Amino acid sequence: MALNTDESIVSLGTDPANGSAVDAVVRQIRELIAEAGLKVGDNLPTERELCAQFNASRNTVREAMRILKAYGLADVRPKIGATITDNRMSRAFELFSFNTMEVSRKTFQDVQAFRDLLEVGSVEQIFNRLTDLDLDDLHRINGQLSENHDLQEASEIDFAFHVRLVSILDNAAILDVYKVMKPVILRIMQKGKTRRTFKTETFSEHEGVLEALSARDRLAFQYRLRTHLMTGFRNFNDEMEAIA
Amino acid sequence: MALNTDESIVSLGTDPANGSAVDAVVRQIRELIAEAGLKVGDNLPTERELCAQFNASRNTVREAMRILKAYGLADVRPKIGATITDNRMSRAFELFSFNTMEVSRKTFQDVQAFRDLLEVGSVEQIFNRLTDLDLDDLHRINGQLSENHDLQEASEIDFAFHVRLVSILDNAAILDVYKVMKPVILRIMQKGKTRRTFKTETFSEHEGVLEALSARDRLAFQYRLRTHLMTGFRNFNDEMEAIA
DNA sequence: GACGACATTTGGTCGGACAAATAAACGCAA
DNA sequence: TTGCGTTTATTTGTCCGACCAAATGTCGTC
Repeated sequence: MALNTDESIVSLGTDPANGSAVDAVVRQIRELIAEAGLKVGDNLPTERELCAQFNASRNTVREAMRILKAYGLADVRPKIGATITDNRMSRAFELFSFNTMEVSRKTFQDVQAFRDLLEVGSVEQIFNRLTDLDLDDLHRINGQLSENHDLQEASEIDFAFHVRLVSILDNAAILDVYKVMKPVILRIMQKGKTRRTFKTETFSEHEGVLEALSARDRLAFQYRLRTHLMTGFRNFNDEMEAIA
Repeated sequence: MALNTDESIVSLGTDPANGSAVDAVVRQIRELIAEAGLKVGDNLPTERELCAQFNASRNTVREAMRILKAYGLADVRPKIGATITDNRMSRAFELFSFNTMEVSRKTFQDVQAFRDLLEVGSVEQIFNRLTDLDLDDLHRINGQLSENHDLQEASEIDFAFHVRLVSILDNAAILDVYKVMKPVILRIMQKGKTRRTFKTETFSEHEGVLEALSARDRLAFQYRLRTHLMTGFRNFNDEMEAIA
């Protein structure tokens, strides 16, 4: 029987000050990467070396490595060891590839409110910057929606339409946020819809928005765009009630 | 010494068919959630129960739980157990929080425009949800700004003020975006300012915003908040020209 | 019935052990 | 010397049992 009779080794359970030991190891590994100037493709020390270096058990180090793997920052292979990667973008998509868990109601609500703020709320800047090129692009993208696509492709086109709309703002920060939220927005767009829904309702709603844009009608633009976003909300409610 | 001399217990290392045992446990937990119809807020079985259920060791289950935690699908607390959550949006944003954008003029402009959309543009929702607790908190936070702080501390308080303002919206997506942009916003806040600037001008501008909030004066709120954000922009221009 | 001491439960950590995979060293033959 | 198959050593993957600290439940006392 192996007991912890040596009090120099016996320790401490949860570190009260710094959170869990695993989090501490994650932090230290990231510091190690930063200080050593390690780049993508470089190898991390072996698990046992990290144990010694950070004075942690191998299980703790392994749990830390699981986190780094889940974040797409490390790629661990047997015998090879851990190499630094950067698959954060694809991981962001995987987060929402879980078929088992739907986007929660609160998430849905928050994201749609967010989009309302960004798209409907920026009406002034959009109309100030709007060019014919923007309108042409938007019409072209929406035109693809009327063609035959599966649900995934159709939602991608729907998303591209809204991204193109937001891109009129020429704001990199907003565009980045939109890209990060893409997986969530895609799932939201697919909620309660069929391939046919995209070809008919979504297409028409987009056309209505474009019409208002062409006519430089701010109020109509806001009304139709907000209604469009709310339509998804109605779908979400229907689907929820159908389950219940 | 405890050895695995009993071959009925001795096992198998990596499951050749399904990838790693940890991935198998992750999959089984997801199936469990789906089949049992568990919702956000529900509790998962304890680690030891999962061990028995999936015929896996506790370390394997723990590594699987680390993955779920990293994906924002579970929240594990000592003694309480694991509860199902959906913080995937936060995780998605966190994945990109490592980027240290340099604050160029364009970045500054974009971020401030973004904040204008979020803070000034959400005036209706803010006033609808506003409570006395919100006002008390905001006053308390801004009060700290009148005390003596170095530039870093002062900007942190300034940031806390705006985060508290946005938190009135009760929108996790917006709050996450704010947190991700924190480093950039902090640098923007520090631009062209001294410790004294925070104590005087920034403090007064915040007080003006709070005054409008207290009076439920939407227009004054928008005007003062926008002016406040634009003030930073003026500072930025001055500094840029001074460098040039 | 209220309150405090004790036992139980549960996640967090540790150390050790074995299995499997593979890089690296080695040996042998052409 | 060079090429190729074999052996060895290293490393990750998994499992086991144990201890700790904290939260919770239980029970006895007053």
